[in-house]
Amino acid sequence: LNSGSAATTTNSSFIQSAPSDCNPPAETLWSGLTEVCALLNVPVIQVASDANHAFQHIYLRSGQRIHTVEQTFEHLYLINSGYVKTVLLDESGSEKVLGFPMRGDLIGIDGLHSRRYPTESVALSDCGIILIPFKRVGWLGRICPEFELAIYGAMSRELAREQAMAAMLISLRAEAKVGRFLIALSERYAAMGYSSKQFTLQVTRQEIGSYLGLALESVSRVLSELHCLGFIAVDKRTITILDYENLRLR
Amino acid sequence: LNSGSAATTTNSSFIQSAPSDCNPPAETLWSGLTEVCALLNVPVIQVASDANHAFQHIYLRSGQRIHTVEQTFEHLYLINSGYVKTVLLDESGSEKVLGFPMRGDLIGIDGLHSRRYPTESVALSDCGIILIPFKRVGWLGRICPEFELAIYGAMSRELAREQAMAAMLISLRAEAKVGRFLIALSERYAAMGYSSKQFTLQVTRQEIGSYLGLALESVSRVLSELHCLGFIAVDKRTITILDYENLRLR
DNA sequence: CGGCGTTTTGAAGGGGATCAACGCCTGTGG
DNA sequence: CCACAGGCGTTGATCCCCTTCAAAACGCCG
Repeated sequence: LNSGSAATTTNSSFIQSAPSDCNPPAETLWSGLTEVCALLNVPVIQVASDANHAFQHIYLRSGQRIHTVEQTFEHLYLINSGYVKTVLLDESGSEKVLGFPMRGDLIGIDGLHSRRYPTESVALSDCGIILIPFKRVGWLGRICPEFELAIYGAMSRELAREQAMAAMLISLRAEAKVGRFLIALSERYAAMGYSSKQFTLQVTRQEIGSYLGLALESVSRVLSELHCLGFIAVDKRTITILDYENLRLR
Repeated sequence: LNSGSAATTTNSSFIQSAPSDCNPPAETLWSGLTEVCALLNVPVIQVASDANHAFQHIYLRSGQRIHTVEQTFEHLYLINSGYVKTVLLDESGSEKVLGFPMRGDLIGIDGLHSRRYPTESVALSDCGIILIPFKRVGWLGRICPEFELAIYGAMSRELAREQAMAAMLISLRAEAKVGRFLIALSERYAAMGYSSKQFTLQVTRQEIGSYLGLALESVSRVLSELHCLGFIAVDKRTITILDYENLRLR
């Protein structure tokens, strides 16, 4: 499972290892359909059978890879805790950030079609990930139609979100890009039950810039500018949203 | 079925009508699973049952809408013939082109999650579309696992393509955007069995620009420039690719 | 303390948007 | 038949937003 990995990042990154090698939570947890459906934000259905505890948890340290480019597609990964970035490596080897999935997001779908992941997902913090072996998805779908719908729904949600982001990123100015990025983050934190007013970025200006199609200096400049305008407060990587409406209208 | 439609485009656009109202091919065609799987580019499996001829065809004239924003999600649409644009309408009412799906592409997936389509798909030419009622997808998946895989595969393909396009569109210069757009078109035409060297754009410069995140003038300028460099020939909307390699390297 | 990665801020340059004018083609109506 | 209008495409001139290059402050960890 994921034995080969290119350690080309600047900061410390480790080969993903079997769960038993991870010290912090050494014991392996298992989740059932009910928990998985809840995470996917889909009507929870009690399944009669012994399909509970069918999904293995793995734990990753910050910097470890969930899956790498060209790795054989095998699982879908459902994020239970922690923060992740998904990147695409272009021909010159530099990485373009595609998104920052977090709790409740399903990643790895893009590898199904070609049976290999075209992207790479890296843990930005310690992470708890639920493995969903794709081979079992069809089988589970037959047992539990609600699960099938949950998977379809998650894929649809991902596609719609990707489309909306792409549209926004292409047509907006730098100020607006950063503004909407912060608002989107705020809403995601709110949906997870955290504060929507204040949160901590898990990423560098460089990574935000790569995601938004901006130079890291531009990200820094826009954050300073929004701070001067009184729309946000910036303290290192902690952002406080002070004027939601004006931020949205940028 | 799709009775309401906002006729706000500048050129003639019509309300989508029932197939029986369409004069050119007045008779309704039906496709079976085999044909649908072939279109989806998935290993074709002969299904034993009477599930053949389970999918209705509809025909649209150029300018008609396949589905509109906010319309209740009901079908997936598989393009059998013709050209389509999918657009997102922003708050100001102006449209942002998300893609140009064509034969073999599955559209409408993005409406599943919220049960309403967030986007609008417009026929750019006369089109033949196969309706796939989503209610029947789960049922068919149980009858024919290959069909289920085909749907999953199509969704995955769509997501991966969307990701790759978004990454490219954000980080490249105008020249490179147009170059890659033409190459992508060329490959799609090749996959459909048409010439990859010469083809006709079904879209205006305006629509290309919206898709690529460029002003229509920039699209025109780049096309002229690529023409001067001898990489392509441009005659109105007919493009001939003369130097594939140099075009790719832009 | 000293090195490194991150972040901030400044100055200069370029690429694309914007505004504007003109040619081309199609469809329309006198 | 021809004039005219309107959409589409091309090309030019100007401006400005963002990138790039550069330097320095900051925080972190050895």
